Amino acid sequence: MDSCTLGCCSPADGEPLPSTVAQDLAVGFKALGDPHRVAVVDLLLRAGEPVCVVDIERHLPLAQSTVSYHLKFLVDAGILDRERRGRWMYYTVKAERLARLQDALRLFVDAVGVRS
Amino acid sequence: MDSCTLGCCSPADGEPLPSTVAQDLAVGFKALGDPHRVAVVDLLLRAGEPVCVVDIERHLPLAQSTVSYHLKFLVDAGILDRERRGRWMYYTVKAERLARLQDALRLFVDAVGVRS
DNA sequence: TCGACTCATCGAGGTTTCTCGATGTATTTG
DNA sequence: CAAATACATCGAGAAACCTCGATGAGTCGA
Repeated sequence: MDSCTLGCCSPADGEPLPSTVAQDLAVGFKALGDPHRVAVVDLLLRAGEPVCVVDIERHLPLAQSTVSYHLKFLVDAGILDRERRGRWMYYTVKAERLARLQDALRLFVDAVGVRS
Repeated sequence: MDSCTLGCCSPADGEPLPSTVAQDLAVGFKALGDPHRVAVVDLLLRAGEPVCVVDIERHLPLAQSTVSYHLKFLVDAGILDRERRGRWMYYTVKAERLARLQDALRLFVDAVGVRS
């Protein structure tokens, strides 16, 4: 019955990714898992400075409430920060969060490189 | 009425990310947007060689059909490859795909670094 | 060929996501 | 204070996601 030891398996040496880490990464990647939200992050980074919702809205084919929904999604995932300036709400990208996600992917990619 | 030119806006110079690119990135990130799928990718990379479904299943608290569902999700997103070897189906990570996703994040992170 | 094994797919459920219009909450301006 | 602007939140509908047990398709060993 133990067919794997007969032929199919590598025991996956090393310690598995802690589930809390997997959970955290998944939250971040899921937030980037929508084309409109990718566009928002791209827009904010190309702007190079905080951008208000009016301008974000201008670049997206979505209703205002939907844009607000996506912004909240990104904030909740730790990818964006928001800051009130008078009448406007300014959004910025949290570079550290993006960098941590990138680190995870780099570890993944490097892990392949080591063995191939 | 043009309140943004009065106070709030940066025009976001430069060309926006093409929507097809945003779509492609979103598909990839969404596939990584589930903790069980992150665990699968981690497992495959730590194994360093193709792994069959039985062994993947062994590391996840999910029914066999659910594991199969997640594997198909990852394959459809271009993150995993599958290969039949006799009775078993072996899965591997497509490093190039992961590297492309990492590149996108690096561009994002670098874009912040340039201006801050 | 027959039974055991590996894995995918189907059907169905509950949950989450995505979208919108409508409404509510601050803030500024007149 | 009143009106206007910027933005969030609510309620609801449609679609997608996640999960499971059951069933189907392919492969191997006896």
